[in-house]
Amino acid sequence: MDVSGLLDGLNDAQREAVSASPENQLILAGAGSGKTRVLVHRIAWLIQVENVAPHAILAVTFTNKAAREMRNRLEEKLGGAARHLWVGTFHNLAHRLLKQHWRDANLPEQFQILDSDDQLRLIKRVMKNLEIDEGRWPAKQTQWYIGGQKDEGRRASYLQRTGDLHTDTLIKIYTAYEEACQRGGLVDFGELLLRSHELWLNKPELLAHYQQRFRFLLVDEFQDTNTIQYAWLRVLAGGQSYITAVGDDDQSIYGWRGAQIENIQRFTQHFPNVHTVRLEQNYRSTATILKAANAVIDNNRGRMGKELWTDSVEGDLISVFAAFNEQEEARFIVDRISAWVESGGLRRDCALLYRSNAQSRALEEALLQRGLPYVVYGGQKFYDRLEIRNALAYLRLIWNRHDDPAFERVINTPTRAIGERTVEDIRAYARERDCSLWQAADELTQTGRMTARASNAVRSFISLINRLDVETREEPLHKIADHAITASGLLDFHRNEKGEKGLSRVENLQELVGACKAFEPEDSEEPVLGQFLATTALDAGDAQAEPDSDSVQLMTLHSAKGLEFPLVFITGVEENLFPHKMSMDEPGQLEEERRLCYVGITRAEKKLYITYAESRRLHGSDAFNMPSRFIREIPSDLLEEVRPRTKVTRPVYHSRGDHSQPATHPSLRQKETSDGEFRLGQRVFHPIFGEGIILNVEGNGPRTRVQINFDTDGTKWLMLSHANIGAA
DNA sequence: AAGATAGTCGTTTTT
DNA sequence: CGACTATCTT
Repeated sequence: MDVSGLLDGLNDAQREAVSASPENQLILAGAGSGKTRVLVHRIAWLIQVENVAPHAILAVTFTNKAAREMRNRLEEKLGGAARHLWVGTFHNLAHRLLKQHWRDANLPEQFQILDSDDQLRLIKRVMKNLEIDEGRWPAKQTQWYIGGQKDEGRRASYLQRTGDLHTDTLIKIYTAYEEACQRGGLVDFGELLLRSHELWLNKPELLAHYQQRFRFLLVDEFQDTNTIQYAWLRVLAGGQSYITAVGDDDQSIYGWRGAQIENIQRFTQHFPNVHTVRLEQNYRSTATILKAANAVIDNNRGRMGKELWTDSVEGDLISVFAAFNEQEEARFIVDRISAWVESGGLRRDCALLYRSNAQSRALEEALLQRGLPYVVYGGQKFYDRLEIRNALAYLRLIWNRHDDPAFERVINTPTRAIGERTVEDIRAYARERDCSLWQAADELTQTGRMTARASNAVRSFISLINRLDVETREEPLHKIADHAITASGLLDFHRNEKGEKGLSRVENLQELVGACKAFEPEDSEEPVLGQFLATTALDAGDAQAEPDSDSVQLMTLHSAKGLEFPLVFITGVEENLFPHKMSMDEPGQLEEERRLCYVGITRAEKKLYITYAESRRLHGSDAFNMPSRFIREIPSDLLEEVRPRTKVTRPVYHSRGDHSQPATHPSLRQKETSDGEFRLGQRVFHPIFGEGIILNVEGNGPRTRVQINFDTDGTKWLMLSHANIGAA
């Protein structure tokens, strides 16, 4: 077989990783070092050169997106053989196992995946039953606690009572929650992993089967694995299979979610004869940007050691802009983007990154004002929207009547005169009889223990679901969905809603039908509806599908991981914000912030801006933050300070009046240009272009350039020394 | 059962 | 400040 192509165009380290003989591998893959390519080629190599059967290979990723991308690229490379590979997220694969061995896993055949929203509702209900005060044990925190314990592989039964009321109460809730889940056949995200891990431990013959089968495990983003995922892998590998761990300790930014950076750090100790390869050549960024990234991350201790390099050009200096406040920061950014676009750049090549979501507002306002299209990433996901969740709840009930969370959600949505009283009665009955809400409702209406009015309403709901089921049994998925949202009245309910909201909800519901139409079931044996519901639970869908729109991209630094953009702005680079003040007490957390900064810097291909504001409106009051320490960690010869103001004065067009001076704030500003002739916002006159307003000043001395928005001729950059500009 | 109103809280979020 | 919630009001 001709395999030469598999190594073509790879650098030495990449070749080494791809063509190694079967062994445990640790591939430390720096940002932009061609990691996915190496993974895909490695798999192809195993199949085509080492003659490994495709079905003996398991590739694990964290996100559905990454799994999809890997699968696509494998199909490209391998064609039909790729079908026999198992490629998926941890949760996906765990779900697959549990579905296949539901009996051994002690689950009902139609068990439901509980997403975090349903999980929270269930926890609330459990707490109510236990009469635990939500004030002292907020449900959100309890959810966090339970999730955290499961991530650590700890069941409630394993946890010891401590004598501390707070902890003991949490354990009590956890116990009751576990029981409620088991009773209802509900499996949350953490449970998928925990349960499948236990499945293997409890059924050695089953484990042996999978150990036999999967000889090669390849794991992407290894630095993000948590305790249970790591245990899962170790058990599966079992000493007979080879693991390829791909990751980058410097990009571990999910420690707060349970990810154990130690997993990658200690990998070589836990697995025998690990061959480590470092992918350090970066194909993404300019040398300047890489030097900055390296310098910043060098401040972290205990790194595994890796330094990115490139043979590409030095590139532009990194521009640092000190804004007066967040609005000026936003205006500056928007100016630069406008300039970029005017010189032929694409909007979608610009990314605005920030530490926390709240920062997007000021940026959005400025973009809106300038008429620049933009998208904000990481908002609510498609399947998380209220109307979609409601529609899915109908589908879930059609699929499985005993899905309590779904029942609760739509028993009275749209309203059909079933009040809280009635629902509470149903709950009480279900609790008493230890049955599902559906069964409780059904029995209650038949035993006459309800008022006639309530009984009728509930009956009509029950028959609605039954009817939907019967009438659509032979129909394709999208017909079921269409029928469900129509017959349930959900569509009309939102249609009658006033304003934009209702309109977009109706559109979303129609889009759901569209998604059903486009849905491709993985398994032709299984009912499509069940497969679709599992998919919606495990993959919330991308925020909004506007794939080809040319829009400026706004997102948090976290969601930028894995992406790249020619032009990047890292905004709000201030102490207390980035690093965030909640992360500054512990060195470990500060280091994670620094890794986040490293991730941010390495997103940029050509040009990087770092901006901060001396004053920022946050939670209703003004915060005066110092520039972030991370800026100081970049060698100053890589930086260029942009000083649009010729004087440290507040811009004239901005006066709030609640504080007079940003004060002598220690900042990066070292020098101030002497000629205070022109200020931002000042009206000026030009002999050719007429009158306009100064938007920006850059540079100083004879090279000073000003950007002026002329009343009639638009925005232009002019050399101050050439243009004959005067005060208007 | 929808709408108004007062109170609260404020990183990051792959599944 | 403003988004979200819980509670009260009609």
